[in-house]
This record gives sequence, structure tokens and C-alpha cells, in this order.
Amino acid sequence: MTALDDLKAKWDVQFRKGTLELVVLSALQNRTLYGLELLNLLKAFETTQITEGTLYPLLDRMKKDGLIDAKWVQEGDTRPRKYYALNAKGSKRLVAMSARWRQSVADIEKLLNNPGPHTFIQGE
Amino acid sequence: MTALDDLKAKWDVQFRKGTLELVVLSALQNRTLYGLELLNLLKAFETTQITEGTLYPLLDRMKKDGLIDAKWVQEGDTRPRKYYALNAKGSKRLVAMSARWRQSVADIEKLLNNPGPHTFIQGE
DNA sequence: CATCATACCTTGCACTACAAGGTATAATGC
DNA sequence: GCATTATACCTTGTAGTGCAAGGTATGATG
Repeated sequence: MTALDDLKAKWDVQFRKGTLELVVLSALQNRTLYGLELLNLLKAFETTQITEGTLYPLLDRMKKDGLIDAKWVQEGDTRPRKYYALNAKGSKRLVAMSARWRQSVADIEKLLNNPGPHTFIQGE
Repeated sequence: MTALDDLKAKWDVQFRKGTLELVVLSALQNRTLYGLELLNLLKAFETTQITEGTLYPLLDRMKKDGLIDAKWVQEGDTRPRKYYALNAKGSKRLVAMSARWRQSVADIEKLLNNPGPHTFIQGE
């Protein structure tokens, strides 16, 4: 199995599945982006590259959940773009998710560094 | 929303969904555990607490994928237990997943720490 | 013999990333 | 004119998986 195959592996998709909402919330911090702009921003990172078929339903869902607001904007002679921005609930969610995320990172780090039995857990 | 509600939130479930295979692989590093023993081990961490309905299908899947081996063991007068252990493929998977995991952690950390430019949208 | 504890297993559902398609508009090439 | 390309957003169907809520079987306890 090559490294490129790994990028499309099931478990790699699952990684993204868990973190994509946090990723989008982070990307929209103090910033207003339209769909393809956000898509290109996420292409800059190894592990956050997604397609339109993933992004648009995700944005719809987050809008429906009241985390982000959307607004059509026509600038000059460009095509109309749908801009997305965090609202109050989205900012709150970002705080909660990032805290939980960091806890999860810490927990998994502990497990990864665990060399075997009798090294932790005891007395917990 | 209380902290307890957060534990059952959709997005929290998604976090686990992405990392559970890595978590189990880590837990079985240099160690052989049976089902409920593994379950109790994962209860020691904030973010890795799962139920039997999650664990057993997961172990079945990982066995089917050839990542772990299972063996029934009867010790003394205890009830028979099914012990799970990493095999060569599982160890290899653990290496690949943990590398990808750390990359993902780094990417998301960058996004979280990047406040982004205050873009001005006309017609605001 | 009813209850509990241990141990493993199954079914059906809800959620979501993705591939693969689609629509619409405007500029460019021949 | 007409095909192609680029931008921008949207939709459908599928696969994977955590979980609640159930189940089986055995032995100890009251």
C-alpha cells in the first residue's frame, strides 16, 4: 500500500468525518469566506482537503444548525457568491469543540505513548 | 447545555468515530486484553468512553480487516474470555495512523491559532 | 428461584464524507 | 455562431460506523 493509497483509506476518511465541523468553524474565525474560497483554503493543509460534494452539504447543515450565517454578495462584475460567517452560536460551538478536541488529543497521546501494562490507569 | 449533554452531542460522537480504531490499536500495544478489560481501560479517559455495542462490532471489524488476532482463553475458574492482540498488520496500521493523526493535529492547531484577515465585504 | 454480575453478541437507526453527477453564467478560441 | 473552459453552487445515492437497546449464557448470591 502506497502513501497515496493511504490518503483515500477508510480510516483517513473517518478522521476527517470527526473533525470537519471544527475545521470549518476554525477557518471561519474572524473571517468571511465563500464556498470555493473556503475549499481552497482547506486545500493548503495535508489533512483537510475535501471536495465540493462534502463542503456544500456541510455548510447547509451548519447553517441549519444555526452555527453560521449565509449571505449572497455581488462584487463588481464577478459572479454572485454566497459568503459564510460565524454567528454567536457558532463561536460558542467553536470554543466547546476546540476544548473537547484538545482533551481528545491529550488522551490519545497518552495511549500512544503507553508502552504496555502496569504503567498507568492504576489507582485512577 | 450542560457538560453531560456535550458528552452525548452529535459532534462528540463524530470525534470518536474518527479516532476509535487508532485508540484501540494504541490500547493493544504490547498488551493482550479481553473485551470488557479493554472497555474498562478506555473508561479511564475523558474522550474514549464507549459501550459494548460499539466495542464488539469494532473488534470484529478489525479482526476481519486482519489487524488483530483473537483467542479464547479459560483461566482458572473464571468465565472464558476472548483475548485480542495486535498482529504485524495491526502494528503497521498503528504506525501509519499515528503519523497521519499527528499531521491532522498539527493542521487543526494551525487553523485554530490562525485568526485570519478581517475581510471587508461590500454591502455589509 | 429470583436477582445480580460477568462476558460476549446482534439489530436497526442516525449521521456524514464522498463520488459522480447536475445547473447557470460569462469569457475565450476558432 | 458554437464549442470549450472556468467559476460558482447544488443534488443524489452509497458506504461506513458509533450507539441505544436489546439478546444469550453462566455462575454466584440471597
